[in-house]
Amino acid sequence: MSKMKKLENKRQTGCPVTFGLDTFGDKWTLLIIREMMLKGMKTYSDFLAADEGISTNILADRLKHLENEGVIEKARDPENGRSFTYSLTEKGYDLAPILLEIVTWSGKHDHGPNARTSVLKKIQNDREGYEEKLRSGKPD
Amino acid sequence: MSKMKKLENKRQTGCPVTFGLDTFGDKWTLLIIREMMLKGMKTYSDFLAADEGISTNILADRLKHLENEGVIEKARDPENGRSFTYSLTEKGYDLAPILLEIVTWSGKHDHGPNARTSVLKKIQNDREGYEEKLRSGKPD
DNA sequence: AAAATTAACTTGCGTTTTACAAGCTACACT
DNA sequence: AGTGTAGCTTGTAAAACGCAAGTTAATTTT
Repeated sequence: MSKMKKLENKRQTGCPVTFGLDTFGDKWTLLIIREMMLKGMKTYSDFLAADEGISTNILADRLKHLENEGVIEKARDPENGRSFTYSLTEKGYDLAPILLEIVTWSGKHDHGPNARTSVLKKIQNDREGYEEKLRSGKPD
Repeated sequence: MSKMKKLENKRQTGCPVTFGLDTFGDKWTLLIIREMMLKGMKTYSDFLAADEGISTNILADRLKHLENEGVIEKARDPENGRSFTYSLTEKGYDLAPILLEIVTWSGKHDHGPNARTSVLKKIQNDREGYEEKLRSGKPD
């Protein structure tokens, strides 16, 4: 009775922006999506090892949330009996345009010295092709 | 010394997704942007009156953050001496594609009874024209 | 000119969420 | 049987949030 607040918290205002944010409008959530969509990461420990250092309880919570929302799916890892794989559903892959627009925005506005542009270049070079490649599950 | 954590918290990983989320990756932040960009709202009390019911201290904090990030600008209201207007900078208007992709995503995936589609229709009807209209500052 | 009103916050405080560390459990390999 | 690995759960202190009330400055009303 203590957890699972997110789901009950769904603000049913009918606003599409609110609807989206209630699903993925959380820093960690979109970073998990990034790991999966752009970097092809699949396992719990993959996500834990991400640059930003998400804490383990938050990760567990967000994965559960995304699964409940139908954005990702959990399955046993066929190649490693003690592991699970998380993968994006169609609903999850449909977030690609949002992610790519964020990358584009940052490409324009991040003037820091270590801003990375590899994904941006792929978008600029062949956006449709890149998005298809993402949906294929093999970003690189 | 108690506030202003957000700014110091900027995770300089160089990742564009992280960069974006550190600027606007917060539920309330994007809702404020929505009020400004899609609804033409301009004042503190406008934002306070938004459907979702943001609390006043959080609103003040987010406005300050967005101003510091150069996404919005604050100015005296020429029509009301005791009011201020907040408006989007170019950096702020550049968030339009992200917002529109969120609306598009929700349009596809929100099957609730009171999902609103007015903005979605405008996007589907004439996306470029609509985006220009948003940038003009007069969404309706 | 004084009093009331409005707009934009700020402050205090109890509750919730987060971060960090440690512990636990199921499976697998040896 | 013992050790290691993957995926969590639990405990707890710190941070963020939500709500109500208070403050300040610029009108408007009386």
